[in-house]
Amino acid sequence: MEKYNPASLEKKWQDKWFGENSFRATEDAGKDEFYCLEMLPYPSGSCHCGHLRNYALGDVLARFKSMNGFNVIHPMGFDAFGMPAENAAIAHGARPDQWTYSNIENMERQLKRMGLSYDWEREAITCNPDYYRWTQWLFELFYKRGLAYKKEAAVNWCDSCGTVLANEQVIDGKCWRCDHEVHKKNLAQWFLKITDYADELLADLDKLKGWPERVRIMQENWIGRSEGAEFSFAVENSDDKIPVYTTRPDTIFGVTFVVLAAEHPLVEKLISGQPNEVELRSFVETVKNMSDVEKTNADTEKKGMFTGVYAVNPINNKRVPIWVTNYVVYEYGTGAVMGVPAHDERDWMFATKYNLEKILVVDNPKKPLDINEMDNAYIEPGLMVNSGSFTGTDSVKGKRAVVDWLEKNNVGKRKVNYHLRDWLISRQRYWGAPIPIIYCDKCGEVLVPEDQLPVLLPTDVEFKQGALSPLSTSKSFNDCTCPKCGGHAHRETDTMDTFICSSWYYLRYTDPHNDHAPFDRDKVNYWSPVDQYIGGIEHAILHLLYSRFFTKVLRDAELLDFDEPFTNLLCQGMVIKDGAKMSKSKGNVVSPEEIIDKYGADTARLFILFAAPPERDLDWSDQGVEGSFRFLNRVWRIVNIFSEYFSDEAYSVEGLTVEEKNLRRVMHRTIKKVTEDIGERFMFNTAISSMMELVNEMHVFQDKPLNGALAREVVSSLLRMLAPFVPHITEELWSKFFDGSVHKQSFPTFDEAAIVEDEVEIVLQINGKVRGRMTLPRGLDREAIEKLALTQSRVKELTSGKTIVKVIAVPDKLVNVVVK
RNA sequence: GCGGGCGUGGCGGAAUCGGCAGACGCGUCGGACUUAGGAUCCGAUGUCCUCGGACGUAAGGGUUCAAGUCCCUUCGCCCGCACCA
Repeated sequence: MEKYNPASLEKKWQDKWFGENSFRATEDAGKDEFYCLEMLPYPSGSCHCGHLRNYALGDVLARFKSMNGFNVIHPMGFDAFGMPAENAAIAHGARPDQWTYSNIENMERQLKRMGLSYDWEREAITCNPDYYRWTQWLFELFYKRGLAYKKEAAVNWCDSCGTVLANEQVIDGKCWRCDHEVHKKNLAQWFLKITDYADELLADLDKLKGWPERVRIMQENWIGRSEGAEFSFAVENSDDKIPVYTTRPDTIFGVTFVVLAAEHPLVEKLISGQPNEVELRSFVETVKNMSDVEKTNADTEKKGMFTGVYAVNPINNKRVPIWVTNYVVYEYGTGAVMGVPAHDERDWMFATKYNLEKILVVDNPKKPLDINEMDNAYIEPGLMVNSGSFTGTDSVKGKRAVVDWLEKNNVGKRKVNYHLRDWLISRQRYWGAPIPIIYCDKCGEVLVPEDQLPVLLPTDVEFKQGALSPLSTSKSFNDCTCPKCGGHAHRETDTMDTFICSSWYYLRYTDPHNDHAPFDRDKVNYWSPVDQYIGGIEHAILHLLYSRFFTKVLRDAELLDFDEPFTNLLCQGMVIKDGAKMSKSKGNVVSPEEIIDKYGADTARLFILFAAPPERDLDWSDQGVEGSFRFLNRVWRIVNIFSEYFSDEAYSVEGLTVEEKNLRRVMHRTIKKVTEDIGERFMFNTAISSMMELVNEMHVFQDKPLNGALAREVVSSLLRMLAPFVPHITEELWSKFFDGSVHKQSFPTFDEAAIVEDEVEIVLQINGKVRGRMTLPRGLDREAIEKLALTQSRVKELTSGKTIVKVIAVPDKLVNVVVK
């Protein structure tokens, strides 16, 4: 028998598959399509184990669906713009495009070595002008629809990356990419109006039944919708007003102070001229200089100073002091808050510290409260008290009543607030898609005409860390003529956030070579939405939220006809080794290519699918890899042994020996298990373990005669079941003993009748403890098993002298005799 | 603090609807084959045991004929959000 030699046979089949593009997807209206997608990688240089896991999962599903008759599209590409390419340029003068394309070349080679069933003709590389031309075109579409605008704002700035960041890219006050502290900077920047879609993005989360609950909840929290009211306090002896936002209008009579964020525009006016102006100003400066992390941490001690000025509560004309504090978030709501110490924990702490008045306005209906005996705020709903004409109203109803009053008296209105902010998309970096805007002295902001797209990246630039956008150093790029008036103009020198590029790539795959539109509407509608998306949880908000936003805008622009881009989402766990995530700094990195060199891609794939269920973190084990390799050798050997028995004659089940019947039953059982584990449960690990059981069962016949037709049937089923997991070895063995490609065969089907055994073992329990077993024909009813169980000597022995209280019989499973 | 998840042998993990806990793999031990084995094949492997059994799914309690699974309390770990008014 020839030895199993993965290196040569894997190469052979890869050359064939990718040489003829075996996995080409073509539209076929007569077939159900299945869009299987894994998150596209950043071309960092080489694939890591997380990639291997992600893509192996997708590949099993794509191949499985294809064998089940679906018209599968399974594309791959590269999210190729971004900082690392530019950093390479800064560090050692590499050209970002050359650096990127050589990384892509290497990673494509590695992906092919993994035997992944991609249709490479559909590849999308986001830094190709053919691609970013349409990214720019989409920006213009957003602009024309009023969804892209430039404004000056305090934005997140990362010194280390030398660029601004979107809110979603700031994690714990630090840059998502380089982990450096982010600070605020006032700049004029481009934004996409994602907040216009906040309500729909929130509501449609309910449609995403195929998404993990935690991802939906994270998005829900991120959008952070809250309903309340906005109204204004008048500043005493002045025309100024202080608008505040509250979700508790029912507590409006309990306001005893108003608090402003240090950044609030009115602060300067209020404090100037106060006797303690110097002290106040110094406090305001201290708060302004606090880092965002410190400022937004609930544990930071609440501090404040009385400005010396009073405000007037519009509902009862009560005069309350205005304080400036460190605990109001300037960016949320109006940057000013009404202080209701009796019914808000933060206000309680603040009022206690500075000895401010507390007024109870919502009482506990079950147990009346006394403000002097409370030791924290009462935040539950209840009965309104001390609230003028609202006294006695249920506080939930009171919310509405108070807002009605505010609206009627023209001092306030209903207001919905979101945590979600507009998406800041400009980046002061080179390696991204240029924003297709021209600034003309006469005409102002002008879109680059569509027929002049793409706005190409220039090559005459200087790369410098922390400088302005490198594009501004290019004369050829900067100077241009105005498309409207033909006069002198200059270009926008910022590029777009790379998350824009990856917000629509899955749509481009459906029509990757289109040169008159980003994609054709019929094609995108045929293939999309993505039936199964697979990737890491780190994109729970960023990429997944942006992509949903894009899809909705493109639907409104009638470019496509669906609301949500990804019907089902699977978030795979991390790959761990020695108790920590694999990372260069920890020195616990395993390179997939190393494993492929040593054992072959099939072993690498099998191990990573077998070691843990997809969503759980996976512990890398070198010995576990050996085990997977051993299994494939066992398959190789037993299939070759079985092939000696092969015959084409049909067999009759009755004519089989007991052991042959058992093998046949295990085969059917395994097909059922594998079909359900892949198709319904995403439990690839148990699918593999059941196939291992089948292979173990086959070993009974390694030195025992076996019906040739059954041998053939078992091997055929096994190879077809294994094919999605280990495509090379199965293709090789299939080609030796059968016709065509194993990957073009249909997935084996099972016969439920072939799985059931004639006889079943029934567990005998006394008081719930297993005390024996009996073998009975299957399908007996309750009464029959119960009767039979009571005649068993073991049961008689253990129940003698005791009273049988009850007997529970579960057909084909167990009998439990309850005795006293 | 709020939200979500998890806790099962020496290890990774099974147990899908409340019905035999520990499938499958790793490791370990034993056997066969062999000049040899770190190859291959076969077998054993939760703990304790007086060999009858007893105990056992983070801890404690509850429901049930029956609980890893359902309910309550506690502990521990992981992830996300966090002064959002």
